[in-house]
Amino acid sequence: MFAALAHASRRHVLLVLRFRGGAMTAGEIADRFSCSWPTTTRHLRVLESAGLVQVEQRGRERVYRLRADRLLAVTGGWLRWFGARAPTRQRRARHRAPTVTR
Amino acid sequence: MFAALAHASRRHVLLVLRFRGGAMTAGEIADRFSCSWPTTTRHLRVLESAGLVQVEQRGRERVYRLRADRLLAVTGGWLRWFGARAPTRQRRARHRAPTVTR
DNA sequence: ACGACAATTAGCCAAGTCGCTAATTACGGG
DNA sequence: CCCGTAATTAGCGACTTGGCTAATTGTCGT
Repeated sequence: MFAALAHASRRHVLLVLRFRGGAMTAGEIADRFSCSWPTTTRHLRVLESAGLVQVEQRGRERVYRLRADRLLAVTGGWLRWFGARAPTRQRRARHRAPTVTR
Repeated sequence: MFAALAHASRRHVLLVLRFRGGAMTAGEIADRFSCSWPTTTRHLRVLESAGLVQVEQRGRERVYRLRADRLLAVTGGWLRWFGARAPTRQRRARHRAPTVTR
C-alpha cells in the first residue's frame, strides 16, 4: 500500500479521482496523463491491488472508484504512531503494536 | 518521501526510532534488523535524503534522529486532501492545488 | 457481421532497488 | 602508534519498476 503511493503518477491519479467525484473511466484518467495508455493501465492495476481503487465494468468502459476510506485508514493509522492528531475521526488504542502494512 | 516509506524495513526503522525516544546510533538500529549492516546503512541514507531522519556525528558513532515533524507534515498534509475530517487542527484552504510531493 | 472504440495483455528494454561480501575510513583507548 | 570498534563505501547479482509499441480482447452501433 505504501509502495503503491511511492510513484508520483499514482498519487496524482488518486488526487484526480478525489477531485472528480471519486469515480472515472480508465480513458478519462489516461487522457489526463502524458504517459501512454498501457502505462496508465498498469498504474491503475497497482492501485487496485493495493486496495486504493475499485474497478467496475460498465459496458465497454471500466470505472475506477477511489477508496479514500482505505487510504485514510491504513496510512493515517500508521501515521498516528508518530503523534499525529487524528486524520480520520477514530481514536487510536494506546500502546498496541503497530499494524504491519505491506 | 513517499518512496522512502515504500519499503517495510524503512518504515520499521522509523517506528523503532519513534519508540526509543527518537534518537539512536546506527549500530543500535542495525542490531535490531536481520539484514546486514551495510544494507541498513543504505536504508538510513534513503531516509536521510528524504528528510525523515537527521544524522549527527558523535565521536565515532553516528546518531540518527527521527524527524516526526517532517513525516507528519508532508504525508499528513497530502492525506488531508482525501477528506480527512478534523485533521491536525488547522483547516485546509478550499480548492487550492495539492502540494507536489516527491 | 463488421468496423470503431475502450481497455488490457504481451513482450521488450533501461534504470533502479535491495540484498550480500569485502574493503575502506575514522575515531578512541591503551 | 597501533589495535579494535563503528560505520560507510565499493562493487556485484537477482529482481522489480516504469516506460514504450504492437497485438489482443471485448463491447457497442449500424
